[in-house]
Amino acid sequence: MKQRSSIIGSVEALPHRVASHLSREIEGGDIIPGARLPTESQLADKFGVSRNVVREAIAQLRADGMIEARQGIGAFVMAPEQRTAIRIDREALKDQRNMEQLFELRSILETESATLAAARCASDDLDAINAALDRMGGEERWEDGSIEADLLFHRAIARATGNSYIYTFISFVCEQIRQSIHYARLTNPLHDLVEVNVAEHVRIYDELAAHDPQAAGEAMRRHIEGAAARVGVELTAKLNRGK
Amino acid sequence: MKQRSSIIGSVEALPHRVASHLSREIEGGDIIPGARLPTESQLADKFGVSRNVVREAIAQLRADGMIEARQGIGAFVMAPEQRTAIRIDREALKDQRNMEQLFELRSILETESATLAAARCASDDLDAINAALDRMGGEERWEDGSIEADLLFHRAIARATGNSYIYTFISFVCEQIRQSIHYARLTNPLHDLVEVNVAEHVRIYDELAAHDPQAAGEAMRRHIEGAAARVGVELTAKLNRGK
DNA sequence: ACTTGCGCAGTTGTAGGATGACCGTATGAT
DNA sequence: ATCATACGGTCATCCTACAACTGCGCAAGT
Repeated sequence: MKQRSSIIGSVEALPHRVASHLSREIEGGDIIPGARLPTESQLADKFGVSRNVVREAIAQLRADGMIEARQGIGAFVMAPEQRTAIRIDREALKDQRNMEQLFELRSILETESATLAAARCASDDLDAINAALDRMGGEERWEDGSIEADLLFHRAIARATGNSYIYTFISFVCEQIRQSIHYARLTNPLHDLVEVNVAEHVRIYDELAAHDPQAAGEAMRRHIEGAAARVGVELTAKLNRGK
Repeated sequence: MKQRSSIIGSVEALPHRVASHLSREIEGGDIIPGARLPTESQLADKFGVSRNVVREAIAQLRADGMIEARQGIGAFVMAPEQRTAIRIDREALKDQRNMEQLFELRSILETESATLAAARCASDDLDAINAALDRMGGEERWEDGSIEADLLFHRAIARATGNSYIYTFISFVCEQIRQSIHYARLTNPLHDLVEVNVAEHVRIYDELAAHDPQAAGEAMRRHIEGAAARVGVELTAKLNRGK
């Protein structure tokens, strides 16, 4: 009794597929907050999987605070505001508009990250940032290596703020963007490899080393803007920050 | 054969307990990235639960990108940078230092949120913000109601930016702070009820209505600073923004 | 000696059924 | 009419069995 026919088709694991399907139904508004989900048995039948699989799927959604299961009653979907986790749908990032918004958020975080880092960074922080810079301009010119070094650079700055949440959020956003770009490049190979602009990075580093928060933030803001443009994303409505 | 004795004691559901335990072991560095976890059967024995419970726990961690399971081999812990979800440990927020950092992040997000909202908000956005303002100053003076209205106010502004990610992130951070404060108040009842400063909110609204991004951002920054101080959090190192 | 193929043991993935705990409601006795 | 009880539905947990996959060793063939 194995591998019965399933509605949804993909290569992913069954629980993940079920969770994604339910997640989309909830995000899409097909199931409004407060409403009760079908029973686990019904879902198992509907998706053509075992109840075990359904439970694992629900376990994921429950961990995110998207639904709440109460023994003896059922599972209910929660309001989107009280999620206990942030998760970004990679499918949604295929939409240019969403990618713009994510870049805008990144711009905000990174700009302030550079500002704070300039005011707080110690010498070992600068060393770490400089090391990433070397990897970028060094012999590691193969695409994935330079991109990796780029992420390292930004993470090192975020770490220099001394704020672990800033580090976490920036790492997360950058990683989402990176994976999305990487995926887009696979499906559309003519899209040229994203070359990192070393000059912009050096400029940022110099401002950080000079401990000039204002200038460092500004340099970072322009850099993110340029990075966005390089992957075809235009941050049209600029962030009107003090200049 | 039900409810056998367990190592870990709590009121939470079994899978959540196991997931938390594993999560802490990973975060704490007891299991380094790249290392392999014990088999599901071994974990089941160790925690005194069934393999099913272990699987649900692993399903949660897997959804966060904290571990990766490969059929026929085992489960491995991933590097903290490539998490697919952001989750904030509420326990950690009991530490004043962490709360300060989270408030600093909030200040960054909210300041820029107000700045963008001032530049972009339409009349219906202002209506929504104003509605929240009314609920705050209105008859709904009972504590939970006014706090709820406060969150509504900030979310309405975030929504007015037109950037769904900003909205999501701000909602998330605010909610984490709110729950943490709420919890702290339960354990330490002498800590007075947090009264929301209506005047500051009105000031923010006025600047938004005037479509003055610079002033709105500044008003918000001061407001968050004040809010932090009101719950005993001092944002010592200020954000050196253009003033 | 080297390669190739096969089988075996270990691990995760899935199925299915059984039982306990809990909730809401209907039923029946007072 | 009120309250206690019984019952069905649902989630929570457990168990067992099997499929799919991996890695490794061993044996046969070259």
